[in-house]
Amino acid sequence: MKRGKPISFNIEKKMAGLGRAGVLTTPHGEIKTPAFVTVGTKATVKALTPEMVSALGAQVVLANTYHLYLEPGDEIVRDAGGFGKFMNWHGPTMTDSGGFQVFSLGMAFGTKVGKLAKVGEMIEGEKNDFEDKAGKLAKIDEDGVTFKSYKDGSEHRFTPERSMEIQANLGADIIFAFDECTSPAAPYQYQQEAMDRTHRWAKRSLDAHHLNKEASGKQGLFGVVQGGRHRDLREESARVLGAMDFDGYGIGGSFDKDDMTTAVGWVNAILPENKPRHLLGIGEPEDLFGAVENGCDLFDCVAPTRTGRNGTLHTRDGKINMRNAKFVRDFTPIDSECDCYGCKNYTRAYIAHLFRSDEILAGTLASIHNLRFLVQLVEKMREAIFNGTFEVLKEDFLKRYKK
RNA sequence: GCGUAGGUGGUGGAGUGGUCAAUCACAAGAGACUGUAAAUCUCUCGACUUCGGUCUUCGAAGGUUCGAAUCCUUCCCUACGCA
Repeated sequence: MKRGKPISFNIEKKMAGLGRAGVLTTPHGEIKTPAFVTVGTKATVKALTPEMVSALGAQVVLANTYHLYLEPGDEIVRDAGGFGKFMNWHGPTMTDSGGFQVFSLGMAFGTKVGKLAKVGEMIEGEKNDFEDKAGKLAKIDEDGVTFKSYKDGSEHRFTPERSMEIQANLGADIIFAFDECTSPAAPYQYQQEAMDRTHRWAKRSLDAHHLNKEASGKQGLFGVVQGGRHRDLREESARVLGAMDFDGYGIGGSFDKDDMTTAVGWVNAILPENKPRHLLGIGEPEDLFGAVENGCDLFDCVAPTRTGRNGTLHTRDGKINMRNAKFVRDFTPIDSECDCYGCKNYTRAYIAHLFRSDEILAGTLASIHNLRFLVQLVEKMREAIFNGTFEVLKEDFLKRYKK
């Protein structure tokens, strides 16, 4: 290994298949993996103070390049000392490259299309509309992506080099190569084109990062594997990017909802074993089990905070919607087995009241709970990897969770 | 007691002779959300329904009219003002 690498990864225990537990060391501390990464898109984990985030056991916060570039601006964040310091989070940090916004502000804008799709249920209209990008907020060309700000309509341009520059300013410990996150509705040929383009952008990201000695001395860069739902593309992407000198890998893009775990396994069987793998944007409990046993080390997801703010909470017995009438007089905790601040101090009835009266504390307690639920679940997975009880944990958990 | 303004769905409030089960908002009921365009969005919300419709409604009772929530009469109720 080269000296002076800003991050290092140490595998402590391997499972029978691809799964493993380890420690990822960053300039701002260690991340015990597998780990659930909290999302703080705009340099804030919505509704929570960093103290709350830390208290619930989160080890690392991931912010978003595009959002922080738009506001307050990456130079302000740089002058503040990086987004971690800016938001008063002292632990490890990551930034996403803006690649997801190519999708969310591009093809997906104004639609109900998510990055996960059941292939059988894919809407024909969405496929047919695929080439019609008019009216969307992101347009892709070989060199980069032109975005229209969702806030004021102003036009902005991202290229791999620009993303690296902005991410250097944002100052996270781990940054991502600029990629294109495709729609699951995209046809094979487009997935292939987008993947090839993402590979070229990966090389450019890497080159730009290495040219910036200061940034590459303190930030690790992860490449992002693409390829949609297709095995040959996923494997090719893993081979191509795996051969590049990244500090770790993100696995991004769209998946077949019913078979994501398998696709992750295709990729991780090829990626270099000694480097960390981050499954981007995944956070359903069953998906986390599948991803961990298939060799992923890190996950981030907006779901726990977003769905929490919208009233959906995880329990050992599945999800519940706190706005439902049946919780109005339910004086038990959200989950009696949960050790989070919300569960230790409040009842479902109280939280239901907060949601119904649109009180801001509802989103806070819900976010704490959902994040703690996932963080703790992944902590248990890590423990189970060391104990050799992963399968038991998975079966017991899912049996109850899925009822 | 007199005057004025009103009485429409759970609430507020449109409609002011035919296309009105009744705009809209809120409340309520349910659902969605996976690298945050999201403290957001979608659906339901008189009754019955084979989900195509059918029926009953606009304080009450009469009346005018081919036709009324809408016009007239009386009564009941509410708010404000004057006694």
